[in-house]
Parts: sequence; structure tokens; C-alpha cells
Amino acid sequence: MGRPPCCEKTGVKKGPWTPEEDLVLVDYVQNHGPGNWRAVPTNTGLMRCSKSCRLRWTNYLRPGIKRGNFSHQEENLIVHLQQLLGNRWAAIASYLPERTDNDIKNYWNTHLKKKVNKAAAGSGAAEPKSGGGRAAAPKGQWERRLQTDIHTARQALRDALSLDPAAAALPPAKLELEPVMPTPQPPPASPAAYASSAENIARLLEGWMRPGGKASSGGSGSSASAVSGGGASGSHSGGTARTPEGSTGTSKAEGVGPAPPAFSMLESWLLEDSMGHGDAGIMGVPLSDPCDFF
DNA sequence: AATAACTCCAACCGCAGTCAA
DNA sequence: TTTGACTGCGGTTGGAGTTAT
Repeated sequence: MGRPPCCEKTGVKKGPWTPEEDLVLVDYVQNHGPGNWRAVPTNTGLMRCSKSCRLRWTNYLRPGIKRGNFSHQEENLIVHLQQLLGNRWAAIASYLPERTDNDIKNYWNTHLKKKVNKAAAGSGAAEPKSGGGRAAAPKGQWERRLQTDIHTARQALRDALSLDPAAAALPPAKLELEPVMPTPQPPPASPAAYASSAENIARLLEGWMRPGGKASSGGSGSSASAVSGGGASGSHSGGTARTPEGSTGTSKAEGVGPAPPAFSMLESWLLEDSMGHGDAGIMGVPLSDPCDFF
């Protein structure tokens, strides 16, 4: 099996994604639906390999992604699942539809593993130092518009690129903001902080992914699986539908549908384990007090 | 105020699994 | 059945941001 062509290092751009690239990718997925990543670089002109595009979409741009601020319930669930499933992050992520496997993996490696280790070591009462405080990273001007409408965003991007930063960070962006983003906005910021504004894009896409929203792309049945907001469907990467014509990949696809059955088993397991600290948690899972673990 | 040490996370890498021809 | 193309997953790393000295 040869390496996929996308991995050949021929003029493929690496490193952090720029707003422009995100915009192109989001625009493309809007029109064609997720999947068929191989075609993305070709059709969009992005100098990224298909893998990179898929990853960017799955971990960052996909609708319905929640970032940062893991709740105790989520932590608890992750710990449980990690103990149960091991480092099968995709499987774990399928029980946390709003989280990506990468996010969970990172969170485990940076926070939970330490906590668990400490707890296992004996004492346990270690407070996570909310360290980096980078969770609520600020947004730039054009990204904020992206929350609202991709066309507006496109215009904002043009503005942002042509205007000086100071000017670009000013009021205009507020105009369309309110309707879509009632949540408080962190202070504006440097382009470097761009990456953490992904949720905006996701939020934007929620609209068109939802029934009633903008077309879920050219007949790609795939969109269904990408709708995370909707229902139980763990969107996760499983949502990466194959192309319409592509057969429904059975593949590993933990995220696509299989979650429910496994979930009830897990639920039972959690129920037993938590011995009735019935705190309604994620997805209705009764969760025990996180302190049990930390 | 400067800088060293540490933390966090986005992105990359390579392997494994699946499907179609 | 075999082979090539492609996607998905998990481990790892680089760099930016934060905190401590």
C-alpha cells in the first residue's frame, strides 16, 4: 500500500491554518458536503493535503464542536471511558458528541492523566491549576462575522486584510453579531489567537447543517451524519461521511451510529459504578461525583 | 522588566482498516 | 484474491501563551 499522494511533500503547505484557508474550506464543505477529502485540495486550490483538510474540518470547523471548559461531568465520563476503553479516543469521543477525539486526547494528556495518577498515588486532592487560561481566546474581527454568515465573513476577511488592524477591530463587526452569538465575547485580539475562534465557524455551520438551514450540500447524504446538534448522533469524525456515491463506509465509524447500543451498556456500567450519585450528566448519563476520581 | 520554565493545543506523522476495481 | 486508493485513528511534536523567578 503506497502512501497516499497527499502525503507526498510536493508544495504542500503545513502549519497553522489561516483564516483565508478556513474560509475556503468551510465554503467548499458548504457546497459539497464533508467527505471526498481527496478532492478538496484540487477543487479549492488549497495547498494542503486532503488529510490536513479533513483534520481541520473534523477537529475544528465541524459544526457542533464545543471547545475548552470541560465540565466535571465530562471529565468524569472521560475518565470512566478511558478506564473502560483505553486510549480509544474516537470511541470515547462518540459518547461526547460535542467534543473531538483530538480535544479529548489533549485534555486527557494535559489534565486528566495527571489527576488520575495523583489520585492513584494516594492523596488525590490536587487542584488543577487553571493555568494557561487560554481557553477563552479572543477573536479577530472577520472571524466574528463568520459566526453570522459566510458571505459577510468573506467581506469581513477582505476588509481585515486590507485595513490596518486597529481599524479592522472596530465596531462594524458588531452589527451582525448579536443574533447569532448571544454569548459574551472576549476581547478582540491578535491574529495569532485565530485558532481558538473555530467555534464561531462551527456555530455558523450549524445553521446550514440543520434541517431548514442552508442546503446540506449537493445531495450529499453525508450531512446527516455531520449534524451533531441534532441528536444523539455523535457526529464526531464518524460523521465524515463518505461521498454520496461512496458506500457507507463501515470502517471504524464509532461515531456514526453505533454509539447508542454500546451506550446503554456503558450507561448501565456507569450506573452501577456510580452507585446512584445520580447527577444527570452528559447525554443523560447518571454520573458520579467527580471527586470520586480526583 | 527580562527571561527561563512550564503548560496547552493545533497540527503532523505513520499505521491500520476498508472499499472498489 | 490481490492491489491501490482513501479515510480514520492514536501518538507525538512544535510553537505560542502563561506563570514563576
